[in-house]
Amino acid sequence: MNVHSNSPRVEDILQRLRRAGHRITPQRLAILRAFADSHSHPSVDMVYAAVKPNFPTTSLATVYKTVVLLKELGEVMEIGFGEGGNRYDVRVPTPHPHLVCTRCRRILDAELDALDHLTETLAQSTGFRILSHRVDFYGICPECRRKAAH
Amino acid sequence: MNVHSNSPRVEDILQRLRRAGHRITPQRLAILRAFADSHSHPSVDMVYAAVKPNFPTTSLATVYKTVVLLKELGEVMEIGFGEGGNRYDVRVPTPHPHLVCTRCRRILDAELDALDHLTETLAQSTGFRILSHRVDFYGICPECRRKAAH
DNA sequence: TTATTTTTAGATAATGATTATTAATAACAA
DNA sequence: TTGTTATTAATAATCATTATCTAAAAATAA
Repeated sequence: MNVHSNSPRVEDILQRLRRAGHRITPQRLAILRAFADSHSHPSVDMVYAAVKPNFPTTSLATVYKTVVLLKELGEVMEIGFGEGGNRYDVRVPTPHPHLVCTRCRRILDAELDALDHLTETLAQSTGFRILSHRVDFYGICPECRRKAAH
Repeated sequence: MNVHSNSPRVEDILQRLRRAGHRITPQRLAILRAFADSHSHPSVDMVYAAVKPNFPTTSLATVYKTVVLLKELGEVMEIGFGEGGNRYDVRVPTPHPHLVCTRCRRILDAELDALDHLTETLAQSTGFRILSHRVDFYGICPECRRKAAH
């Protein structure tokens, strides 16, 4: 397996894993790559499905355990959804707004420069110390809209 | 039981239930009142705990089924949280921002007039048809901050 | 290298919130 | 008041996630 076919992000995480004293197993490498390759905030099942063909013996539990590990290291952010399980962000593992298509289930990152200022204002007017946020917009993505108009 | 001791909001929902052909049972009335009385977006368990003293035989399943019914009628909005179950809003059952205290678990409504304009801008720049949103800010409420400073 | 120790993987059981099921009960119309 | 039918209560089922436990693999020591 070519170790040098990794994205910079994967290399980055591998270094941090090593630094924290964790082992780089073939399974972890495959899971990491599946996370990094996915462009749409995958679920555990999606990652599992992507790893399975190359590592048929991989257990779902291993994927879950790797997710826990990556969360602890701050390299993956969990986005909780009631139905159908959580989704994950390895590319930008800090809170940021998302656009969620309720038809095809895709999740895209949204640019919202105004958010920081908004948070500041809200903190001042309420007395809350705001530490994090969850900002998601639900709707129909351009592709699904096009399909719907057949 | 005094039927006239209901808040306007409870009366309102009772009317809609009747109009939709649903029966007004003592359990439903008690659950509705528990929802309306709670000022902090209760969980199913909180409602169950509030109903239990007056109706010791009430089942948790009945609370869940009433929640489903009220959701279908649009009289209750579910706010999904991964850990510790969902929370509900009977007072303002349409999407709006919340302030969530991660220490005492309280949930407060937030005023954010800028949100509509923001949504509009985002819809135009991305091509999404935005239908709903989830905007929550997590942090420490003023009371918990005061307590922490002992 | 070989032995020893520790981490990790894999399989599967357990958990916990929610839902589905089903027999018994009660709301409401006639 | 009675009959029809929705609703209740109890409990089993579900499903994503977590915990457990044993075997395999890798790191470390000898």
